[in-house]
Amino acid sequence: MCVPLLVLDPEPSMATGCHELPACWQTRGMDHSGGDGGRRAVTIYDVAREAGVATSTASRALSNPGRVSERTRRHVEEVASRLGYRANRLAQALPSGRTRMLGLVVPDVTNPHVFGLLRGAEAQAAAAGYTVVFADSEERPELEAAHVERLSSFVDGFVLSPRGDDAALRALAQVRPVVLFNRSLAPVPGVTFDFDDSSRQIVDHLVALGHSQVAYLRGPVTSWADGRRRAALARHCGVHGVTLTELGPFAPTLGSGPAAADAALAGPATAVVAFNDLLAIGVLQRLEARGVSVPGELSVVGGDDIFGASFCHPPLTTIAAPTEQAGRLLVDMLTGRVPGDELVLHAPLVARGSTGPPRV
Amino acid sequence: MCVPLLVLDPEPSMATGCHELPACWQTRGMDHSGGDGGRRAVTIYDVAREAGVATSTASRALSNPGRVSERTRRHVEEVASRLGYRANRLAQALPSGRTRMLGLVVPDVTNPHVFGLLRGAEAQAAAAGYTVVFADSEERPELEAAHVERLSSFVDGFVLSPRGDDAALRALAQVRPVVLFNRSLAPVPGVTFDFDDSSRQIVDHLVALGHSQVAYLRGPVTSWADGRRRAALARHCGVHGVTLTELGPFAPTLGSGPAAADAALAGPATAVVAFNDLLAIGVLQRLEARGVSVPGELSVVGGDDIFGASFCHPPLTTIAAPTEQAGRLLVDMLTGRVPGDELVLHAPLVARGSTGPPRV
DNA sequence: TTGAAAGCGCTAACAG
DNA sequence: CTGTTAGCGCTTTCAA
Repeated sequence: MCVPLLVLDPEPSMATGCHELPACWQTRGMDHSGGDGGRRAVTIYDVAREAGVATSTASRALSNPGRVSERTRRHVEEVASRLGYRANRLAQALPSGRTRMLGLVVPDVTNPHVFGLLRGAEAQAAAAGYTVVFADSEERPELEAAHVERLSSFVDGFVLSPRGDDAALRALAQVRPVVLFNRSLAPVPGVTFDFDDSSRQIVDHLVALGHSQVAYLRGPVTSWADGRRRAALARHCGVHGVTLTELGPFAPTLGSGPAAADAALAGPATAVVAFNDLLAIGVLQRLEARGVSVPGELSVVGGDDIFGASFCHPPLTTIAAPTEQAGRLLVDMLTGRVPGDELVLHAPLVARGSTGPPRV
Repeated sequence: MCVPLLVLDPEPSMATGCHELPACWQTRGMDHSGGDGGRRAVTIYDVAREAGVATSTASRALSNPGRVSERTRRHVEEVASRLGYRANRLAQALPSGRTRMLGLVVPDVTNPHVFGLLRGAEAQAAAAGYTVVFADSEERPELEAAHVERLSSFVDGFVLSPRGDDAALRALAQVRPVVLFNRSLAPVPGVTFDFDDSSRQIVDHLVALGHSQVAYLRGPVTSWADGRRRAALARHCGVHGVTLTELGPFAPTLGSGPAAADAALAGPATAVVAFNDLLAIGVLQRLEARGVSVPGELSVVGGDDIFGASFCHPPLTTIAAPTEQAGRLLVDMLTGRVPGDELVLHAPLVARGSTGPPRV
């Protein structure tokens, strides 16, 4: 029943650049329901004619009931469904320019860090009658800009977890209403986390355990959060007389773990703070492979409490940022439930097994 | 500098149902670039007038260069950029009905199982000059249908990881070109995995280790894959004289782990096969909490080799489905690089620490 | 309550 | 090479 097939070249073809949907799909304006094939899609004109009313009446009956008699409404609806009418949303949106859709562009949809953002934004958008579409900028500023550009006419606003530089973002914010996740850039509204306080919590925790040599594993230079964490960490380490070394930058992925771990082991640090959990878990894997005990020989701290942080080995001490709440608030700002402003959310430390006293 | 703020009610408001973007955002047709505020967006008519050419010439200069003199093209482009012209994609797409966007609807964007699908689809789409937008159906058939309905005019086709029933899906496939991930439903094209063979590999593996009592932890009843796995597992267990018990159905989430683990422990099984890795990892966590040793007292097998399967504790034995390849192929089908058909991909077993000989 | 007609912004014949 | 003129499908004044 299931016959494994050969697989056609799996590499993305860069050859032609642009393809068209094949002939069998060339069904714009076509009636897919079979029948005598090749008919054009049914429009509101067809419905109106068939129902014996004006198009304006048909339009009202379908999308503005109450401004038309009950009898007419019923009749038009009956005809519409009999004909299999579906409104063309493109045409529908053209006059008003509004689609009730929101665009959410993140640097990496597959980074569990953004899960809360996706969920929160979607929930709140649904509650406000909006639909959310996601796009992935793959950590590339140009792709982020391209997505905003391509989607701009199709959505009423954007939630961005931005990678572009300040100027680029300000430009994007001209195109459409924009709110920012994890980036402060007045006057564009946004939600950020209290990095200063979470860094303080980390340093306090490590100092309490007896550490005095800490390394920070840097994230992408395009990350605003990375800059904030570095600065805050440096300040609080200074307060406690803790030596802070900076390593990296590293890509914020599992795959960077080995390089980051090796760099940390080459130095004097007894504890490392990673830009994010992905990097931290990658470090953990490398340390296990090299037979380095955690937290005995090295304590490890993450940055965003992602899926996996609680069940990796050992479970990761990290910062639990309320990303879902951030997602909800961002959509609230976009839809006007909350004044578009600069919101800072508190993010608590979650101590787990990856941190402990240094073995002397 | 960072002032933690109070947080406004975080619950989604169900009250009004529909909000409008606030007045400050009511910028359709507005020029965001400041200036004397309240101007309408610049259209191609403005560009044409300012450049002293016909709109058709302006249009050609901008989107069909080569059918216009170099001098004119340059001039029009200069004027367009000076005026800050941006094409209205809605209007642009209306005549042709084509947007070069593809919709990808999955039951749960935050399930790592779909990561490969997202990545593969996006890569191949980009190579073919398409943009992918994602939507989340939250495992709900109605929401899946609603998304297809809302997006249908905005995309040229859909990749669906479907939850709706056969009839519903056939109906969706009428609306727009559709290809299916992990679901066989002729004549709608799709890519599935060879469940029969992967189930055989699982049973062979467990039999080789000495197991003769196996439990299957079921997934959602709406999942086609669940049905296939159950049937295949039953067949291969039969061949080897292994007793197979079915438990569930369970939601395919970490959170269902405890219930599933407890159910398994209540029976005679020495090995459990979970619908997916999320469920399997949840089971692992519960077993650890209850002090049950894995694989000594119970072997655990997952289903899709998600992010986390390799670093949970113990690492999970599972099936490594080539989801990224599936994503690429699905987009190829949609864009016509590959004939729209039924493709079945081979999915190998990855044996890790969660399976071993039963302790007698 | 309903109808006629004017756009929304852009592209694509069809002439010139 | 460029201008004129119809639409694409729908909503929405403005009258009746």
